[in-house]
Amino acid sequence: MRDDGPRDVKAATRAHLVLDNFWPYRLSVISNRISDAIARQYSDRFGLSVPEWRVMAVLGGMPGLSARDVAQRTAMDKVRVSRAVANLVTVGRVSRRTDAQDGRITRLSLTPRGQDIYDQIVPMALKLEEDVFSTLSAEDRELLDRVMAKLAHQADRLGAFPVS
Amino acid sequence: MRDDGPRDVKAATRAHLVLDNFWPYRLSVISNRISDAIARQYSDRFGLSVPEWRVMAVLGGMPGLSARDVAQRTAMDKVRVSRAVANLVTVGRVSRRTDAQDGRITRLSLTPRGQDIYDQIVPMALKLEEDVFSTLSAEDRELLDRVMAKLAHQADRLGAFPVS
DNA sequence: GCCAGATAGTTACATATGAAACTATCTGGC
DNA sequence: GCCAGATAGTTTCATATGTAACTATCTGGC
Repeated sequence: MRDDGPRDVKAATRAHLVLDNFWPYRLSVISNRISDAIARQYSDRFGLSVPEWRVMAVLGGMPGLSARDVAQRTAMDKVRVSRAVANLVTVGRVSRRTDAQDGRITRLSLTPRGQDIYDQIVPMALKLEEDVFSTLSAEDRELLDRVMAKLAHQADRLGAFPVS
Repeated sequence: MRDDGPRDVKAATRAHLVLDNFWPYRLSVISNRISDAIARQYSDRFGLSVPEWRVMAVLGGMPGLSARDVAQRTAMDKVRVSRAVANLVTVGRVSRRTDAQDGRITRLSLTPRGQDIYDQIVPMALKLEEDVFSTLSAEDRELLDRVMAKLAHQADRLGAFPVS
């Protein structure tokens, strides 16, 4: 009996996927763990969501950005940015003023209170980054840098790019 | 005039964080891009959400797992698994039967239709993985493997571990 | 100048999510 | 045997999210 029927032929040639060996999955799990650990810190202490912190993070370094600029630099869509900014304005951590030249644009900045919080979170975040990545040798970091650049490039090529 | 006042002293010593240079952020953005590109494929063609595909992915390799097992192996919480399984059962892609020994446990498997879909998605996913990661040399992959193991370990140490 | 089409940002709606409460079942110590 | 506490899984509820529709403003061609 040489033919076991279609079902078993299929089974015999079946491709398998083991999540634990699947690069995209592993990358996702690790990345989320690290992000969550950092988010927990500023969320616990300052009641900030991830989108809110991202907005503050870019405004801390570049005051006066528009919401659209912030969206680009944080890889978030404009709705998320809009809502995060609305919350931050409500609690007095970000200020908003309409651009003098173009009435559609709002210029965003940290308020002094927002700046205070930024000044407290940045060292925490940098320390956590250091905690996680310091076990890597200089060589490892360099490799990771190259690898991530390559992966970013490949991901873009896939058209994985609806970052409005 | 040697003292510019507290505000400027602070400014002079201010730590800065540039998202584009911040490892956890870069990792997150790249990981999401890759995951989204893959998700788009099976979402478009088979109407599967990420949690649903993850459930099918582990059941394809290990039929008979409990929901709890699935949750562990997919790094999802039990609520997400419960809902994903409920949807998959509704559309006839997964079957559920109560364990003979322990009435609390349900044994999950792919139905023949579910298996068909699994058999179509796996090669697609593996090809996309290949597309993205094939630019890395064998050496790069090996190093990345070590680096990711280290990062996973460090992330765990941080207590980034509420994976119910 | 004026209007069609573009752009910045917000709102509405439908869906996805997680924490906590809940139900059903099991287990170990008595 | 029986019950207090543990475990598997579901449901509830409040919040977060993305798409699409909307408002307000601007711009280039006429």
